[in-house]
Amino acid sequence: MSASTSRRDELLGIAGRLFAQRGFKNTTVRDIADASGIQSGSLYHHFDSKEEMVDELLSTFQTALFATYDDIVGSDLDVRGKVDAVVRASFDAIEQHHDEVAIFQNDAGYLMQFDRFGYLRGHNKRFHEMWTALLDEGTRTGELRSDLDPELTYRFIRDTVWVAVRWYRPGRDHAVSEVADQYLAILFDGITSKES
Amino acid sequence: MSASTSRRDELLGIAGRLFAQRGFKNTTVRDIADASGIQSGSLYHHFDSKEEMVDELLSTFQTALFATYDDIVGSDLDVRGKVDAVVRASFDAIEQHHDEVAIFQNDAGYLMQFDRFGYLRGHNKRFHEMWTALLDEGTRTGELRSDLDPELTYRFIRDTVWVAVRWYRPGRDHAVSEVADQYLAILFDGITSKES
DNA sequence: GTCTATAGTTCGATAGAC
DNA sequence: GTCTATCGAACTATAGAC
Repeated sequence: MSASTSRRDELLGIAGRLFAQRGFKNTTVRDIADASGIQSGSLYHHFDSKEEMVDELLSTFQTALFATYDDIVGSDLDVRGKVDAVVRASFDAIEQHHDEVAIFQNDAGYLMQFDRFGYLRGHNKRFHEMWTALLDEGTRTGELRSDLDPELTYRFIRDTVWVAVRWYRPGRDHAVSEVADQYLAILFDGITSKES
Repeated sequence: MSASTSRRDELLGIAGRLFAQRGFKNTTVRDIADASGIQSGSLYHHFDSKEEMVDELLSTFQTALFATYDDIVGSDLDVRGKVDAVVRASFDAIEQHHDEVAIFQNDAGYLMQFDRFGYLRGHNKRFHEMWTALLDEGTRTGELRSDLDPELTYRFIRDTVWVAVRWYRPGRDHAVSEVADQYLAILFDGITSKES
């Protein structure tokens, strides 16, 4: 933590780590306080509720992520280049904002039932529209196969990329760029050997 | 429910549905009792604890699933045929035992920390060994690309197949065999169009 | 900014009647 | 096999001192 990191952000980071590891519902306010070296009541000097903590973590992260996506989709890359860039941006997010991605993957379904987290639905919709537009453009330009169901292909890509947060740990096994290389190799060309 | 279904199995099915929908920790014994039309105390005539319910659901399912896998791996199919069959068997499991698969996907990480669910670790290990042996055989026979990291390829296949339980609903959109067709098409050959 | 103390709620599980 | 009634523990959040 840098010297300029506020106490609030420091506590938020500790809470995020625990939410990611054990799930939001399964992490108690006392767990967060213990990990922070303070009493549970003291947390309420910084936050109104446990929900506010996870809300701030998710909304801050998602706002930044979609700005990155918008840049890529608005660029002059071809479809393959855009798919490549979006996938790599997603793996980068797993590396740099691991806790936030893990929380979204594990707890978004639970959180979305509350009004406070309605924006998660909106972000899912945007993400879906971005990908289906990209895949649709790819089949029109002839870069992508036209015999695949766009909806299933979207789910395939989405799941494959984000679920990696379950096992990827920064600084272990592979660099995140290597993981992205391999995933894109399979996604674009498959696992069978080609003799041409 | 058939007439021969025991009351215990009936309650187990109701509990499994709720565990799959809301998560194990987030489903209360009172939720299960309400959905069953009885009082929470009455559940303890059939089960010693909430943990026993999820234990029986997972262990019964996994035992059957691994018997199916063993048959496929022990067959005389070539590697591509075995990969095809294992993936299809997994999608069939998502269709026929949706709740059990969903519980495993969402809560296995939490449950594995308890001694009672240590067998989940053993099953994960067996699954990992089955897949890496299969992929290794495929690169030796020349059926599969040799430039991919076997460990990453394993994770790619595993995640892609099982995560479908998050969105697949039996009798909606696509038959499960169609989903398997599309997933295998991408897995084997990728999403780019090939001009030969 | 953190402490102590606790209110108010909900949880898993038990005991005994029917 | 289900009921009523309840225990003891754990939870989120609050109040007020320092």
